[in-house]
Amino acid sequence: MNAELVDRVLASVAALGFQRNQLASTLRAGRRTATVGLVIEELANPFYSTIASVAAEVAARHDTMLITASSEEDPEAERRLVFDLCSRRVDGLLVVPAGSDHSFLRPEVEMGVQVVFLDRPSGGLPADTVLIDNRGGAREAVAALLAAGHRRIAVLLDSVAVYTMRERLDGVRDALDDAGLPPEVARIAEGVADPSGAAETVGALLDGPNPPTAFFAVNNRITVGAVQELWRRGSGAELVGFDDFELSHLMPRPLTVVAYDTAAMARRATEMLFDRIKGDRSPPRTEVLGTKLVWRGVRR
Amino acid sequence: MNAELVDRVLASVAALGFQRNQLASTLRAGRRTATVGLVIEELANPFYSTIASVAAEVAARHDTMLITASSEEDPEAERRLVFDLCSRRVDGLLVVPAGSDHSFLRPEVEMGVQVVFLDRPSGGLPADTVLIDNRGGAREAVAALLAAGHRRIAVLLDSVAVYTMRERLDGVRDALDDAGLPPEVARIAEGVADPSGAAETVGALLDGPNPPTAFFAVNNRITVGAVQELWRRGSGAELVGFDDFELSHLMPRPLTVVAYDTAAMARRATEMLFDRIKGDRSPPRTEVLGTKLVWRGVRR
DNA sequence: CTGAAAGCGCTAACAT
DNA sequence: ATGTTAGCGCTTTCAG
Repeated sequence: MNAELVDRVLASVAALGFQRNQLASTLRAGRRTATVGLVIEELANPFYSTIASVAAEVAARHDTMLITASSEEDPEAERRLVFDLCSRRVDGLLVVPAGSDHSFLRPEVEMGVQVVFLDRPSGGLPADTVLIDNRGGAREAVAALLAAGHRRIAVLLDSVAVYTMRERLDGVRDALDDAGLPPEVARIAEGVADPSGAAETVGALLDGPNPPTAFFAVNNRITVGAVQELWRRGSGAELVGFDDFELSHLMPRPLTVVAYDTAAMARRATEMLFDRIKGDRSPPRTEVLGTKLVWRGVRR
Repeated sequence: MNAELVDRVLASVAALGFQRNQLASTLRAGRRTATVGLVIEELANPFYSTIASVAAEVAARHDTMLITASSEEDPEAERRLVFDLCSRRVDGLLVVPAGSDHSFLRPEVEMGVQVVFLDRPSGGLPADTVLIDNRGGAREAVAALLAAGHRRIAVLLDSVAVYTMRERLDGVRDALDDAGLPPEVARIAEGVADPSGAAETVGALLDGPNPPTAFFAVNNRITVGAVQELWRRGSGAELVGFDDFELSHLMPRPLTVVAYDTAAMARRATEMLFDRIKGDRSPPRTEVLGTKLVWRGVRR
């Protein structure tokens, strides 16, 4: 049988709409599904859609498709999604942990599912991990505020239940320690859930006794709310946000940000995953990516 | 064999990490994979990540997972992705068309793959479609500019190769017709590909003879570039953008937008898809969602 | 070198 | 009710 005939047959078959069933070919043990799963918190958030976009792009380069699922910060949902993805026989998983215990994944890992964590560390399961230097970034941000002379700094965060928030808070403390200043210099306002909550908190603090001269907003949702309220009031208070965002340079008042490269983090994590899928069995690594302070505030 | 024993066995099995292979169960004809495919242009764009997020959420309610793939406006890539998804036996496809001919999908549709198009119409394949009223939205926007007294309006767009752009351009013409004004009132600037291109074009037009008194930016990338340049120059020219975006109200100068509900479009499309998957065989429908002008400019 | 057959994991239809 | 078997679409192995 010649090659040309094969081609013609395949062409006719395709024309008639017969698609080979890629799932069936997967059945035999040891074969790949050319699918990886991505478990994030919420796809609607630009941070996660950047991750998803990069992961899909890298996966495509490995002829692999990406199934994306959102856990909405719910550890139980995360577990269910992970199991569901495993029962679909994904070759690997990229996980931004919602829960703090991932030992439930051990059997799947032993069965050959590769796992890489990103943005937050896993709990109870040694595996490749790619993180941002949250602590160092926060430290640098607060150090810059201190250097600009600020001694009443409000720190706005949602919940210390989230790893990144705890890390950033530790960075704030580091900066104060470094400067030999007491912890009271930073006033921690927890429970700021969204932009409107941030606006409210900023307002309350400015109206209270000894109003802060600077704000450190610990994620970009909070930053947006803080910008809005400070602008509305025409306040001259300094503002630094963790997480850069696309239009930060177009905000109606100067906004300093701790920027980091989300896409690079996702790229690295996805590449590590494909290294594993291709057979890399070296000990698990953790990589930490640096941050960069983009200062747009008042020079002291 | 009693139920308790079954449970215990299943529990042990689970504890040992034996996951049932959901793919194998799929093999018998007529069974669903509980997977749908989403083919968009680029996941990194907030417009598309909103769509993906909503589609995944609705799919999750139907115990279905979403595979997302980006065609990057390449019809050939779109075709490949669609075929790949079909060979993975997705139950259905959500497609934002990149190409203009989708007749290649006919065999798959006949084989039972359900397809819903969104944001842009398909070519050569009758199927459910959910669109935005691009023409009506643009018409309303330009009508408002005319009502505010503007008679030199620059229209900034990337390429009329994209359906939505053509529609919006038709809407501009409608508004001029309605007002009995000659087409020259709108000066069409094509080939504006990104924010920096938009800034450049705005600058060139303002520096040229008879500078426009108003700009109509036909998508939000262009809008952002135009805002930036008008702001930089302190220009008082009016600006209307098609596509709202999250921080539009925080821009450094007033910005009117044609807003529409991307999430609602995606929700409707995904619901239509699951109706089909569940057996709805009624004739294909096209639904058009309205837009809303959010005027933040000068009242005449 | 070509062609038949076994088996992957599961379910539906069968026989016991 | 329970247990057995055939077959889904593909690949690999083994026999011709």
